[in-house]
Amino acid sequence: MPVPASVGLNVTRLRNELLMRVTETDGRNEAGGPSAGASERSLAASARRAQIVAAAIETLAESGHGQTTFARIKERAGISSTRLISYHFGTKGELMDAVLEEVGLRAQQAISQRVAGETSALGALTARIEAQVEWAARNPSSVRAMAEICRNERDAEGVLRHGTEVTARANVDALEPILRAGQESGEFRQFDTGLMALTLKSAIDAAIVRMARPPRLSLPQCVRELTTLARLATRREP
Amino acid sequence: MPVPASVGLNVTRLRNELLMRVTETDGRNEAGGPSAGASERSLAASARRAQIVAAAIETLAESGHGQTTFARIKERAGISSTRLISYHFGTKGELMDAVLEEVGLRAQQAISQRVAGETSALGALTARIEAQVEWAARNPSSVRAMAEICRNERDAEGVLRHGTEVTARANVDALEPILRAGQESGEFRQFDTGLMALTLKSAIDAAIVRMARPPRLSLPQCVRELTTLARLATRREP
Amino acid sequence: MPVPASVGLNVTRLRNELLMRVTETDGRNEAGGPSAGASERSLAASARRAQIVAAAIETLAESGHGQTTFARIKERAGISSTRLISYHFGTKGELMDAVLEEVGLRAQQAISQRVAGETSALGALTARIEAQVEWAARNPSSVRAMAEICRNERDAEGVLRHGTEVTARANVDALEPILRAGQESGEFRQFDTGLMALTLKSAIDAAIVRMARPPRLSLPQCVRELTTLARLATRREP
Amino acid sequence: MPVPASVGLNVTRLRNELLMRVTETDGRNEAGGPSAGASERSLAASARRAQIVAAAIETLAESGHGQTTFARIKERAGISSTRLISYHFGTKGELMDAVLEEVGLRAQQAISQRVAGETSALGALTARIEAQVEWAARNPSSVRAMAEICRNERDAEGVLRHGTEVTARANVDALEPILRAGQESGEFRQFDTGLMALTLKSAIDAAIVRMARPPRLSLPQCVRELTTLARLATRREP
DNA sequence: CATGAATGAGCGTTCATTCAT
DNA sequence: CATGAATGAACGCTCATTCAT
Repeated sequence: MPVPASVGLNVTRLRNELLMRVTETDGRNEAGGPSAGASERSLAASARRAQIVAAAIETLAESGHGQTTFARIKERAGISSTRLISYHFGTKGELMDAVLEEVGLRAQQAISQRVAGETSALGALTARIEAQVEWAARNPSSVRAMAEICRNERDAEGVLRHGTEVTARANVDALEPILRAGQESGEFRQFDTGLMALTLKSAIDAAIVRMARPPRLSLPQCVRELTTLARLATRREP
Repeated sequence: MPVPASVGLNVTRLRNELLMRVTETDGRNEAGGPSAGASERSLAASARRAQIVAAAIETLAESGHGQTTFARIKERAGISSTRLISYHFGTKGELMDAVLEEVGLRAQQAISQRVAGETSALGALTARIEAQVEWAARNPSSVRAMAEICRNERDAEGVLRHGTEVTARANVDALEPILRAGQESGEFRQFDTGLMALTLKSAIDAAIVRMARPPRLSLPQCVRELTTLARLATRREP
Repeated sequence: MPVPASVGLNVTRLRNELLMRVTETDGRNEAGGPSAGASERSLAASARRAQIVAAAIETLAESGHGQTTFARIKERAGISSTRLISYHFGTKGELMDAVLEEVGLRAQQAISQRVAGETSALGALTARIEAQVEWAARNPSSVRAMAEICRNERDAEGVLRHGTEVTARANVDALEPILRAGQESGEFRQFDTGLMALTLKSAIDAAIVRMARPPRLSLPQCVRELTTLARLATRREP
Repeated sequence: MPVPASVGLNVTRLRNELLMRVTETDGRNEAGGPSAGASERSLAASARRAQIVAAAIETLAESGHGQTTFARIKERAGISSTRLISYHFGTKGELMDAVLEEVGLRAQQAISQRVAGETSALGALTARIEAQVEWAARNPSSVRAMAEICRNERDAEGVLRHGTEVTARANVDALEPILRAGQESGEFRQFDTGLMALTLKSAIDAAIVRMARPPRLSLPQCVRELTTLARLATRREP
């Protein structure tokens, strides 16, 4: 059974959108910051940006979005002034976008290579669940930071700027085609693919929580429970 | 098969905890507000409190925790001064506690009566899922407000004051005994009850989202998908 | 050598002034309080007033004028609402006046009986120093409360309402005639009586501080040092 | 008779303490102000700080500690926003510390050079009294500001942060060694040096008050009265 | 005699951002 | 590339006081 090629994370698309947004807003960066897009950024500037993004991730994960202020990030990054942040990123929103891009990109790189080569729908589903839960388990700060941003970042009118989490959406987008393909090939039973994809995504998130709560579940145990659940919930009634 | 009596929502316990906390802190209500607990509150005061809590819920749901300021609540409640809020609730934290108590109480009243009388584990599970998803679907602001508080309210040291959502915890607490009873009676297969409870709870939340997203799923459809999934995921392998 | 009759503390005069002020302002006590002066106050009201004044004194002494709020006084007095304070005293300023009156009256009663019957200027001076330092040592809260009020209470224009402390003024007023009489009778040398009176008053206050600081000075030691100093500083050069 | 070298004002030590405190707390200057200690402050920043400190001194002297708010200081300094104050000083407490340091430093510079070269205990005592009373008479605002801070500034627990005035302590510390040296050399009689030092300090303060009160005492008169009093109170009985 | 409800003004502090070099 | 200086707006909270019974 052929699995659609579009199964990969769509982080690349998201990244391009973000870059375009950044480029668009460069015109109003009146305070005098770096004027170019990512491609023509100097080495030093890139390093500073990475340093600040890393500090932002840790702050978000530990203190939450509401407490993630320029002052706290400054402190954690060990830089001299909050001015450096607005210098490199313009506004807070753009910094948050940069965090999202960074995290999404790293997640994509880690996950995409794990899911190649599966031919059955169940195999693809299982591999993807495995890859996602493992990455999440190993990058809790990134997961938490992403969630904080997506659930709290709003535009001037008060609307959430990232309706659902970026990788969440990407992951759901990645899961749904697999589910649809499985239904078409007769491997899976009939169900609402959108809801099932959401549920599996939520189950993965729940597993992360479950692993941290006593009595702790080990990563392999967790993966086994999840893949079993996915198999039972999707397979054709015998 | 007898389902444990403790299946009911434990909101009562949570409420008592909150009340105790409120009572304990009465001593530091230095700004001069009503000093009594809920039991000895006057009619006018109760009405004002309800009015403010309602405004807080709407504000939380619409604008998020970060934008839920006394000023916004004041405006939405149509009261004359933010002082009225701190007069009746002391601090913002205590207002948030009051919101949580109010929402939890209303949810409990609505749900508990729906799940009585079920004798089989699957029946109890199905009834509870049905009741919870329906209540959530009909009280989206309350659900959203609760989530905003639980995910963002922190104490002075930066620790989340409500680790998991109150009804979330209550719901998970309510689901797990059913699952355990089902396993003991042989009605359910073996799985980690903690993770399964979390997953089902997450699936319910996902369903709320799914209903709001086009192409929309109707409430009955949603309930059917969820109960089917629960049945398949838990039943003994044939 | 006859000592002027006016040596006694003039607290009576101060009290009358305060009472007049209270009486004058009764007309604008719009919130509905007791309408009469001290003479026609009921027993219960007097008790309440005393209770509140006592709490105010303790609060002033412990926390200072800036932290002496109606809320704190309420707490310490164990009453139900700050409303009781404004009910009995009208404004904060009038409460402070009541504190001053109470403390001044008690001081006068304690001191005046100790200094009767002295015939020489040095005897009168010594007796008064003794009486004052002893009273202060035994009523530290009252001393402190009085100082807090006199140094910090201001009227609407920002002017201190009690230029020097009431008993301070009273004490200085009481000391100066003794000094003047001593100079006229030739018992004392020539000096500025105003400055000397102030200095002796300050020395008494300093002694209070000195007794509390290690290595502690006992009360009798303290009195001896002070009276010796007064004798040496005032006596006619041999 | 050799007077101990340590007679000089210990303002230097106090200044270092304050600087250390400032340096320690730099970490929590979260609002984004100048982060450096006094030594590495820019010219513009130093000027602004001086301007604000001067306005704070005048406000403290005129309106008292309780009325010394950022808004009042802003107005008197003629600056655009209260934010400028917290920008340069962080918190109100640190501004108060800066006032204390500034005043103490200026007092030290003015006084210390006046008391050098005295060889007898009485000479040193007289010179110091003269210098102190003159400085105080010429800097009434500074004296008053210092007193307001020391009597009213409290930490979070309500404890006075500057138990005795900085220069008061320094002055008392400066007086006591002179007194002790005079006793050891036989120049002075026996008395409690701690109490005598306190008393002389108090007498100096009293003199400031006396000069402002009609019938006014002139500065030279005042100095003469004080030095006479000190001589008579300390000299060996003939 | 006592209380409940309400209130406007003001507090110090923190926010992200902009204007200068 | 980096920094220093400045800023208006908003925050939660506390103040003494007044209007009702």
